[in-house]
Amino acid sequence: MSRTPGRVPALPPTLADVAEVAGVSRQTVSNAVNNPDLLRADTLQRVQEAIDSLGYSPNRAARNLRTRTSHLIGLRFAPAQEGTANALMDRFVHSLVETSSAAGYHVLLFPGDPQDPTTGYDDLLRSTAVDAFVATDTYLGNPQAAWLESRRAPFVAFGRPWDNPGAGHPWVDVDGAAGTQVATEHLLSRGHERIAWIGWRKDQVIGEDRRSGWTRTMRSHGLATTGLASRSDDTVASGREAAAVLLDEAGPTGFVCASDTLALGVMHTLADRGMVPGRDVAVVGFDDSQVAQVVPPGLTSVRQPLEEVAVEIVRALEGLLGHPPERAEGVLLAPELVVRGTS
Amino acid sequence: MSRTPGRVPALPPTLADVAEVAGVSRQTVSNAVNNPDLLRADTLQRVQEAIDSLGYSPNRAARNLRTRTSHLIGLRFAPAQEGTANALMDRFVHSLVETSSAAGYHVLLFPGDPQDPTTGYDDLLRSTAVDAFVATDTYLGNPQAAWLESRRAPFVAFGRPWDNPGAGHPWVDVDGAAGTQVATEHLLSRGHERIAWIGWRKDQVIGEDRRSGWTRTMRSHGLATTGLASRSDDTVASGREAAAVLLDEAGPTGFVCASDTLALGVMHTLADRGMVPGRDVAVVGFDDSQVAQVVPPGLTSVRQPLEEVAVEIVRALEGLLGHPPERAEGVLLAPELVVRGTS
DNA sequence: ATGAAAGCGCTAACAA
DNA sequence: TTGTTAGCGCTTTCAT
Repeated sequence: MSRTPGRVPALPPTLADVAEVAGVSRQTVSNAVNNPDLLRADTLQRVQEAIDSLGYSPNRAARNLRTRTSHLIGLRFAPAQEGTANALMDRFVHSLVETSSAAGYHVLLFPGDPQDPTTGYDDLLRSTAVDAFVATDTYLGNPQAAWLESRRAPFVAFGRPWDNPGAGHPWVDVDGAAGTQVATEHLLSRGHERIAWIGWRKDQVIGEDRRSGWTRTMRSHGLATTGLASRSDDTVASGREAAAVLLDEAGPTGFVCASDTLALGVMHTLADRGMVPGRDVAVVGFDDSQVAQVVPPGLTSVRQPLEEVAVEIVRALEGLLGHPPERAEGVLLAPELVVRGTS
Repeated sequence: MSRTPGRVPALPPTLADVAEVAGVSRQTVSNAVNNPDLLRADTLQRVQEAIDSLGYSPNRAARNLRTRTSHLIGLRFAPAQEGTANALMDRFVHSLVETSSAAGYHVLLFPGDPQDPTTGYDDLLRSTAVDAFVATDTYLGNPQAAWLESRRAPFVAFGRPWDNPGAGHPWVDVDGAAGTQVATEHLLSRGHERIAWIGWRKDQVIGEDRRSGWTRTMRSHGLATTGLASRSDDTVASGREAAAVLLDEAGPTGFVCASDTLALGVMHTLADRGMVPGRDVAVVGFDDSQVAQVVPPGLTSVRQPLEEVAVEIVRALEGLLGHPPERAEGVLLAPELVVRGTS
């Protein structure tokens, strides 16, 4: 007897149920699922029919317990900052879900205390709830990566280990400087020469990286950058103020910004002054957020190839979790410019 | 002997390891974790110390296998439509992650084929990978809810069962008509009388619901709606066209829109004509997306209380998964208007 | 208040 | 190629 029949709610069928129906041992059913090559064709078919007729799927918990894996990838899900244009996470998470699903993994979301970036990881790790993590926001001073390494936790970072170039973990990142370089060259090709930069405060490595793309492009074209750069918080209000000051003091005809949020700030200032973006002054943002796509007249922006990022991350993850584990190299991807009405 | 020491990588400590250190049986350790009241104070403390010193966390897979639960909530994660302003999902998912985590659940994301809304559910269900689902996009004709009910899958819907008011599953939704009513009343109080509506095509129940809030408010103020309404796809381009036609043919001084995306379309048309939103014509959107928050001069919009939605959903979920299960009533929450520069 | 025994459903290792 | 045995780490049941 396999299970009391007719009981409600019926328990899902098990390996043993399938084995009984197919007239084979449980191990043979297991092999049919995991190593079908081992079975004789006719046996496989018989087992397969039993599986289908019962609607059998292996119980995850049992499999996880036995194999010491969960096929779950942990991702700390911090909220998008309200009032910024930065909805990268949404696009990235979707790509990651798609890609990892194709590789047999699901994504487990857990909350993180914004104050303590390591919150949540420890418990999932110790309870072996996930096989690995994808760590985002691995900017300078963020202890996540170092902490995970110290715990020997398998993880791939979305973001370079800025403060530790020789870090032992795999990472995938987007080349911000290359992005702002393309953006700056785009404005140059449109005839602009006085191109201003609005970026973040100096302690933001990512911002400095993006800024360097602007700087080097201007220099390589023999153009001065003095007085054309501004640093501020990543808010619309800050971008707005910075743009006003730059327009008054340096009279730029184009702006390259470290984020769409800042670019929106520029557009606010232009609106304040009755200027039309794309006609009077060019504006380029960074991230190709939804805002860039819908704001009139369309914000030209540097788009991160998040789909590729997800693919590379999952590739690295598969290496890490393979037998034997293989540590992937860091991968740096190039963003591309999406040209719209503001330039 | 509990475990070969010094082996790399070390396996996480188990109940047995803790028991050995604390000098008690495994069962007592289990009780210390799950039913601390059963232990004598000094025993509990000894066990607790052993747990802390070893850094023990119960193995999830083992616990899941034994208890037939996973403490995982499945959420189908479809991507935000590119080119629309609609990034509700991001905010909602975050709220859900926070809230369900507080209740001891994690959120498992799985991809869904946009063509077949039931993809993914079946496998997770049969493999007992999740305890329950949160189903979104349960609009008319979406077979998710009916399918899940037929499978006796525990789930809570974010969205009313429009086509089946007596549906047996718990749901949480936001009162769209109340939202557009507040939006319309707001414009009325600002002195507008010719207030246009731009919504979705007629087969979108949610759109019809939102429209009804505008209709009834106009009527209750003795104002005509004829010629002031337009239906279109939920894209910026459609909203833009609809606004142009309405401005030409009906000369409204204010627009209430079924989405921020459509409202952005209106703003495009205003920009095309050199009109200033908020000064020449008022615009109100729906969803309070990031776009609404950052676009100049700030888009007045109806904000869905997603944090509350998440709280109610988790509450219903806990009922569903409790012993005995309790089926929660449907919950309808009121949105609020966020007033910005466009009105 | 604590312990012993059994078993959740699966797969690794080995035997036939 | 298929079957048998053992055990992953935990909790439920029952005994002490």
